[in-house]
Amino acid sequence: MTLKTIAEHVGVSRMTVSNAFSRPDQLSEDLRARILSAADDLGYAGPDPAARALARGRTGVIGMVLTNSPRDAFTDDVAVGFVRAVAGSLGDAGYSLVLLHSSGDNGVVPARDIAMDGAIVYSCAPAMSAFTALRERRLPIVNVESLPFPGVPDIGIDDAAGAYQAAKHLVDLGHSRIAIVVAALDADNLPSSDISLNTASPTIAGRLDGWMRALEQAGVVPTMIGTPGLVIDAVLRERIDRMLDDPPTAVLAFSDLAALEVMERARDRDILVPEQISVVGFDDNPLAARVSPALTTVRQDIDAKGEAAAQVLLSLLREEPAVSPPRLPTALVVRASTSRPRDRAPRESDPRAGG
Amino acid sequence: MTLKTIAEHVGVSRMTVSNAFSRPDQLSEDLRARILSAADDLGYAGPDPAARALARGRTGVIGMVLTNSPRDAFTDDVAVGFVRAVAGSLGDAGYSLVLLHSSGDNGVVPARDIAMDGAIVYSCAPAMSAFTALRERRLPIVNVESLPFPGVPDIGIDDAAGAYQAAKHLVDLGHSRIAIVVAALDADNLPSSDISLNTASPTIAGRLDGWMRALEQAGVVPTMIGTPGLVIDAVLRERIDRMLDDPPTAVLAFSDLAALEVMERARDRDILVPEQISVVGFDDNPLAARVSPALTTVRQDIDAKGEAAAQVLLSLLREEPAVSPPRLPTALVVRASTSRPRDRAPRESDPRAGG
DNA sequence: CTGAAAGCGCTTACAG
DNA sequence: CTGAAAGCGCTTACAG
Repeated sequence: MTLKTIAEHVGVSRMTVSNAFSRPDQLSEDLRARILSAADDLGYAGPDPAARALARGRTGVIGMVLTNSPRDAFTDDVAVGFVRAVAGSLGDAGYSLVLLHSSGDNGVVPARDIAMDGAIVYSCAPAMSAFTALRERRLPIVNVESLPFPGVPDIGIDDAAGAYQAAKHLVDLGHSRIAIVVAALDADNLPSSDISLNTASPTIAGRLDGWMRALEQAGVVPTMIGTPGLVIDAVLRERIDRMLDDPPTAVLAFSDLAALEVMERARDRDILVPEQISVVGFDDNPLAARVSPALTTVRQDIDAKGEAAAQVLLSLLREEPAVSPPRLPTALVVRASTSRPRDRAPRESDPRAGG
Repeated sequence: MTLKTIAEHVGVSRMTVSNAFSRPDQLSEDLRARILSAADDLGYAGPDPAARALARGRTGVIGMVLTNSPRDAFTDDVAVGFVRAVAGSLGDAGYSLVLLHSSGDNGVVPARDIAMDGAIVYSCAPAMSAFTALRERRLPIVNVESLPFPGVPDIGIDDAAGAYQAAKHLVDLGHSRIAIVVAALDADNLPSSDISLNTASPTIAGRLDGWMRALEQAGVVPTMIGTPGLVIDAVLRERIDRMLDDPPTAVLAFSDLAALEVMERARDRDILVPEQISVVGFDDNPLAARVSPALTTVRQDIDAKGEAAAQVLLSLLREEPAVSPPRLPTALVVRASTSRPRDRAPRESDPRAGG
């Protein structure tokens, strides 16, 4: 059942049938109606999309490469919100979004093997096989929260500015014993001065940058707690636990999810937030406002980020020059998880305590 | 830059190059290495996926049709969890998931126009254009939480059993003034006996079924609050507000999100949960355990649902017969948002009060 | 192990 | 307004 089947039934040529479906202005209303109704009768669903894609050189599909697998990425509300916004904007423009896992196990590398017109790469390193494959195919690409790559437009938020505000907020409240909880950095409760702050994640790098700048200005050397992994994992949880053995008065976390992790673990040990430990997150995850105490965090506009990524890619598809828009703004949102440090209670092992 | 370019450079035929990429066992190690390295030198990324899809009759892409647009669907953690599980399972099998919006605005109907090997239809009515297009294309389809359709395997949870347990829980606690909050049903604070409980949503239908059965057994006639829309909208919010003018002692909500809506509105009016009003949700959304008071709800296993949908589709793609697995189990999770009704305080307008 | 032939199902200029 | 020709870039049996 192809164009030809219909053509023979109606008694016209194949391309007249093709025109009936794809270029209505190329034939009479009447003939078109006859063709379409014949197609309907025969149960022909329309031109085969794969054949059409080959002939037109256009698929209507845009790829989305996520940090790890979609399975991992979709545990993060921020990533989900981004995908949602991109899918929405692209859908309005007539494109559909295909989710590509970046790590090609089982020999399948979707970024190389799936037919598409362009791709959005979210939070990925340039060395990833998915990114390489996309570049080799010379597909229009937009990078989002990724390491900059020459010629590839980049969308991102102003992580450093947001982080600076977050750290300054703690300093202004009077905190000086501060811990930083991150991923993509191997650090087990060590002073920042003792370790290298190099990380493969541009997002973390930006945030570290902002935090450290504000803390250095205040003469504060934070304790670093981090995992080599990209997400919250057992290693990080264990190190957070160790941190709480002798807790700082405040914590800067690389995400709201990490901040909630700290809050939950603190609660398990009856350490009060914010009375004994202030916690600041990042992202303004929908959860942040709903937990108790509500989380102080740095807000970013996920919808705007998704919309921006979609629009830049769309302009690339129109063969317009690639431009990276300015970094999207971030803003501190002060809620209930931060307060002034209370005077340090004497600890049991403190020589000044007891008799 | 095609297979031919490489073939000419190496001095072999096109299909030897094709074999080098697609059927390594068809040529010598040595020749293959030469071809691959020539391709690499020339910057050839591999066989064009669109051409390959046409020739092979296989794209490696599976479509996912969501109730409304991906934009709407992705506001719901339950739908997101489902997409996540499906994308994960399908990814393991070498397939990528393309998000299809069901309502073809702007003339684009992705379900008709996108090349794919099969599709999963989530929470859709059979009349939807996306579903029709998929059927006309004779693509393998799996329905999830959708109205049954002959020949199409169906995956779903046991909504009725879960709802029954939820309603029974309230009845057992001693409640008799109970309201039911739903979508996909137009009801403005009316007794269930006064209206038709017909709904286009199979999910809601199943839940209504379970709730009503338990309530009827207890001789309770619930008040119905619903919106014709498919999601929580302004209409539903207004009707919930009206319900709270003279609140029931307990509410059964069609989702955790709807339950949270009730709880938030109750809080705004200083109506205590659960002391003055018990609330039961549905789904066991990740939020349910985190809000305060923690929400009593009916748990469903989203991961299992996604995995089941993927496996059934995969078996269809292997041309195995279509079988609908049994409905997935649900279970009541009792948390802090439900309690015995306290004795009704005399209301101001109550003749027994004051005087 | 290698290649010539046929085919996958459409669309794009272009001529009439 | 309609159609004959060329082409999109690959793969699948199959013969040698």
